[in-house]
Amino acid sequence: MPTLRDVARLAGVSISTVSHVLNKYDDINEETRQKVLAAIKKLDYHANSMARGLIKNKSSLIGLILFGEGIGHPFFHQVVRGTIDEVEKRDRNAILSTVPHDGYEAAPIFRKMHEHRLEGLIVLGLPEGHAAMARILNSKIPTLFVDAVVEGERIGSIRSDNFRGAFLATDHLLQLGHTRIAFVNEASEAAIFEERFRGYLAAHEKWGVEFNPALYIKTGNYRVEGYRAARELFERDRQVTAIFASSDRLAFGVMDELRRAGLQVPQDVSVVGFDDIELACFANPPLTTVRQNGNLMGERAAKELVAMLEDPEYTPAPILIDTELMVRESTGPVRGINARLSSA
Amino acid sequence: MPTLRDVARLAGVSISTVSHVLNKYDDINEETRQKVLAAIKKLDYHANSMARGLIKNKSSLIGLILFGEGIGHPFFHQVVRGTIDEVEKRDRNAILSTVPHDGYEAAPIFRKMHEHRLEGLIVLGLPEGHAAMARILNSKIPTLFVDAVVEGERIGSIRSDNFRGAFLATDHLLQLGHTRIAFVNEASEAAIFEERFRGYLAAHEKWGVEFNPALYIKTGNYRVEGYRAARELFERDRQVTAIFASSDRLAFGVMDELRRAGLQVPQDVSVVGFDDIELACFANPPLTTVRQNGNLMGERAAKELVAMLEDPEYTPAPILIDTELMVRESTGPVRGINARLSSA
DNA sequence: ATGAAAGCGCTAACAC
DNA sequence: GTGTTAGCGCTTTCAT
Repeated sequence: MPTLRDVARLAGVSISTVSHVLNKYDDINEETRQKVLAAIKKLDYHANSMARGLIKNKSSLIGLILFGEGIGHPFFHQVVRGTIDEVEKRDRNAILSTVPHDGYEAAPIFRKMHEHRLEGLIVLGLPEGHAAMARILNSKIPTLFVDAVVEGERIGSIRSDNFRGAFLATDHLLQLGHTRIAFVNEASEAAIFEERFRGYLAAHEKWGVEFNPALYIKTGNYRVEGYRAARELFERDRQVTAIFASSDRLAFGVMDELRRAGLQVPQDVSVVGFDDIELACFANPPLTTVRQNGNLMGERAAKELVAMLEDPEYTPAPILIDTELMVRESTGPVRGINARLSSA
Repeated sequence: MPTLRDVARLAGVSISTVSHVLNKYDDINEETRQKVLAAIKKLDYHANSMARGLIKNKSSLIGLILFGEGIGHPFFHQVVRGTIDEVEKRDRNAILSTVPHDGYEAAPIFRKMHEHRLEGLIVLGLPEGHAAMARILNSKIPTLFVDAVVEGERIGSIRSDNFRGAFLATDHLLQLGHTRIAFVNEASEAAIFEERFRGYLAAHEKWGVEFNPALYIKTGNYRVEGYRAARELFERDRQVTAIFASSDRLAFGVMDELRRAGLQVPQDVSVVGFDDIELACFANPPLTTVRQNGNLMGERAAKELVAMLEDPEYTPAPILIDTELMVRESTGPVRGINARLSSA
C-alpha cells in the first residue's frame, strides 16, 4: 500500500504538502494541488486510518453491543439497520459485538472496547441489573442505551413511548367493549415492560374497569411462552375476551394456543401485540399491534451518540419515540364465549 | 489513557520490558513480570490497537458487507450472528456495512475498507453482476462470499447444498404421489437459485415425471410475490397439487393465496419452502421446508476467512453446507382438487 | 505556499 | 534479562 511519502515523491512535493491537500487546507497552490491529486489517483492512495487515529487519538469506531438475542430478535434488527446506516453517514464505523446470555464471558468485549479506543457505544437489549452495566458506565465511553432507562453524564437513552403504546392498545380493546382483558407481559426487570404494564393499567382506570390480577401473566419472550401463558390464563379465568401481549412474538404464541383450543380470533378472543414486526401483517388474522419504529430508533441513537462525540459538553435527555396503534384484524367487539368454553 | 510509558515508569522498568510482558515473551524475570503486571492493573492499561496495528500493518478488522436486505432477511441474520461470534473468538472485529440496493452509492464503503486496512471481507447477498464485485476482487483483500459462487486467488465462497436441498424437497413431493409440482423460484441471476431449479429437475427425472414449463414461475423475494405467483400459477394450470417455493417467505405468500382461494394445505395443495427460518415451524400448518444452517455458514465463513489471513498461501475450495429436509405438516399425499377448483 | 522535523504509542532489532 | 533506539504513516507546529 502506498504511503504519503510515495505520493509526495511522485508529485515532487513534501509529505506535509500532501497532508494539507488531503485535509483540504486552503493554503495550497491550485497547480500543486492538482499534481498531488493526480499522484493520489495514480497510486490509488488511501490514508491509513490507524496512523491518523493514533495521532488524533480518535478511532472513528463505534461499538454496537447486542445483548441476549440481539440480532435474532425481530425488533432489534430494525434498530441495528437504522444504526449502521446512520453511523456510516456520519463517517464512522460500527463494530458489532454480541453477548449472547448472562453467563457469557463478556470480558473480551470490554478489553477490545478499550484496545480499539471505541469512541462511543450503542447498547441494545442490556437486561436490567446485568453486570455489564457497571463496566460500561465505568469506561467513561459515551454510550447510548436503546430500550433501557439510564441516566448519567455522557450517557443517553432511547426507547419507545411504551406507556402510550400499551395505553392505546388497551384503550382500543376497552372501546370494543372488552372488560376482561388479559396482559401477557415479558417477565424482565426492564423498565419498558413496567411502562407497558402501567399503560395497560391507565387505560383500565380511564374506563373505570377494575384491574384483575388473575389476568396478568409474566412470562419469557419466546413464542412458546406466549402459548403456555394463554393456556394458564384460561385455567385461571375462562371468561377472558381479549389478550394483550407485550410483544408480537408472544401474541403469536397466544394465537397458537387459541387455535389449538378451537377459539376464533377475533370472534371469540381479541389479540393485540407490540412491536409490529414484519410478520404482524401477514399473520392469520393480521395482528393488531403497537408499532415501534425500530429504524428510527436506531437512527436517532446513532445521531445522538455522534452529537455527543462531536460536542464534549453534550449529554442528551432521554429520548422517547412515538408509538402507534396499528388496528388490523385480530381485534373485534366483545362477544360472549362462555358457552363455547364451558362446552369445550 | 495510560500508555506503555506510564506503565514502565510506574513499574520502574523500560518500555520494551513492558512490551515483552504484554506480548508474552518468556525472557522476563518473574519478579519483573509481576511488577509490570501490577502496574498494568493499577493503571487499567489497555494497549492501543492503532499503534500496534500501525507497526504490524494489521488492523484486526474484518468487514462484513451486507447487500440488499441484508440483516432484514430472515435467513441472513443467522449468518451474521454466526460470523460475528466466530470472528470474535478469533480475536478480530467485525465492521458492519450495508449496501441497501443496487443504485446505492457504495463508494464510501470501499473507501473505508481501504482506509481502515480491513484484513478480510465477508460478503452477503451480493447480486450476480453487481458492480461491487469487481471492486472487491480488485481490492486484493481476502474475501469470503456467502451464497455466491466466485473463484479466484484468496477468494472463498460458501453456500448451502442447494441442489440437494431442492432435490430432496421435490423428491418428497413426488414420493407422496404428486406429479404436477410447481416451482416458484426467486428471479435472480444468482447461481443458488439455478441450483435449486436443477435439483427440482433432477428429482423429476429420477421419477420419470416430465417437467412442465408452465409450472415454473420466477418472481421476487417478498411474500406478496409468492402470493401473486400462486395466483398466476392457478391461472396457468388449475391442476397443480404441490408447490415448491425457493424460500420460506415465498412459501408463506403462496399459502396466503391458497387460503384466500379457500384451498386447504396440505389436503388440497402441498407446499414446501426453503431456508427453515424461525417462523417455519410456527406457520399454520407448520411448513415443510429445506433447512439451511445459517449459523454454521456464518461460522465457517469466518473460520475460513481467518484461515486465509493466517496463511498467506491458503485459498479455500468452495464450501458446500449440508441441507436437510424438515418434513412438517404442509405436505401430504396427493388428492384430486379438480372438483373443488372447477366449481370455484 | 511549501518544507523540515517532532512525535502519537507501540514493536522489534540490537546492545549490553 | 533488560534497556536503547529506529521507525510504522501520519498530523502539526514552526521555519522559510
